[in-house]
Amino acid sequence: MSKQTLLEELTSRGLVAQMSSEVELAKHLEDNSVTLYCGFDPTADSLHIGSLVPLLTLKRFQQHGHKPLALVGGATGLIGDPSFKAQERKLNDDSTVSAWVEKLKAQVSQFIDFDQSENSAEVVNNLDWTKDLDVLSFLRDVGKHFSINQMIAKESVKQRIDREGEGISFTEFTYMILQSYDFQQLNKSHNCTLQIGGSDQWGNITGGTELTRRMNGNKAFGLTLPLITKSDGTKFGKTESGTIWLSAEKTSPYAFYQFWINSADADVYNFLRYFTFLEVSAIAEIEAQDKAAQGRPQAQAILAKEVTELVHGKAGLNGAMRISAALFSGNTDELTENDFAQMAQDGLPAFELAEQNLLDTPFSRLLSEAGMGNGKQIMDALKRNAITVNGVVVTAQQNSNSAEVFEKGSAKHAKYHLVKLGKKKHHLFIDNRVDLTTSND
RNA sequence: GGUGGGGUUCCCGAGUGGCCAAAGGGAUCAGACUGUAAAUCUGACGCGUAAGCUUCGGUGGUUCGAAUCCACCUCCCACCA
Repeated sequence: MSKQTLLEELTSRGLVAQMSSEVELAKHLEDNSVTLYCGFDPTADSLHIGSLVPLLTLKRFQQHGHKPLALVGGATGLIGDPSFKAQERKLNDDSTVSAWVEKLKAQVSQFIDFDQSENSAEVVNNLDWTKDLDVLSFLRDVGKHFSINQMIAKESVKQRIDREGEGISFTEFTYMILQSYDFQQLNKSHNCTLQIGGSDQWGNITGGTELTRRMNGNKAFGLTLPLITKSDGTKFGKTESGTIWLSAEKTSPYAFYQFWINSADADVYNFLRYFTFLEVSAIAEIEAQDKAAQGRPQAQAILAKEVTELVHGKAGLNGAMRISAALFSGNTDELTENDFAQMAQDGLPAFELAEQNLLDTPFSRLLSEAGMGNGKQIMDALKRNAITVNGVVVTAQQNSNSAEVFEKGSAKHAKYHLVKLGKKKHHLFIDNRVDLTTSND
């Protein structure tokens, strides 16, 4: 079996949505160490798993000897990309955006190598080359290359232009020009000849290759990655409790691991191809085994393990697996005091019980304050005997007697109450009233 | 600036004086079935254990009573200028 080219590999993983001049690009990538870039706009203080695909793709390019630039959009983040967005977005103020830029820089850096070798990665910020740009130069030197006629014909802004009830501001409309300018600048400064991004970026990317050709006279390429979809048609990367973030502060490694564990069978093999570095043939093998076996597939566990380690490291993964094993085996009797303390640290939601709570706050209220759901949902679960504390079912009658439910004597190691709502919601309630021996930091 | 159309509970979207905490759908949560899956069925779904409390862009008003009527304001959209 001859060695696969990068493009062949990406294609076999289903990672190519569109590319410009395929044959030429293939040759370009074969013959050279290519500098490529992908942009990440600071729209929050962390990236979410939607950005994982381009991030890992940068890494794949780097593994094949190409040089990745991760662009953080300090400038574009101030404007807002209208591509396929149904509505105009609110502008974030520049101090917020610049704080986010710093966070993203650090985050993005986790995934690519800065080993100072030939193809060492770099992080760049488009604010660096736009902040001193004056309006007239921009309009004369850059704007002149863009045709409004072509821009409004782009699919990415079509719904904003056609759709009744929505519009697009000049600011957002200009976004594409800014992004194109990034490509042209990077082409000039870094000899960057390829931009990758999600398939929603196609319009912006081709804008950049055009501008590079016109201003620099250079050939540049674009390649887009598919939008990750789920078999049931719901949006990938969102769950009951919200977005899955890459930052451990926003989505604990435990929650992150659980997200992947819960992947549907119909999606999990695709996800393995998109989100892991496992060989395509190895993934096919896993799929074949699962198909042959009865019951629960192994793929979800492999996926969760691989991706969690990639994002949260060995330690994060271990914590997540330790908690998951304890909680879902139902075997909590053997957990040591230290295990419980560790669970809170590993990201199991934890809530502290105070004397006052126990005396006059209904049980359901305590759970809702801890974020397990709203009162109605909790009452519903209570009535179905779906809530347990340390394995013991709590009845609806006990609702007004929190002190009895969280009785000191029944606590694990005199302070821990493991509350389980339904099949998979676990929270730790910590009773620190008497026993203050363990300090956690 | 002018004209017209809009702003309803997470989303879409009914509702034009009491029967409205507000139809229907989606999303979400829980139960059954399972494999911490999917599909399906069942229940919940403004907040609250409950009594009760607070909503229909905002503020005032009419009325026994307003999401529904009136006034003003505000935001969005389309067309015109």
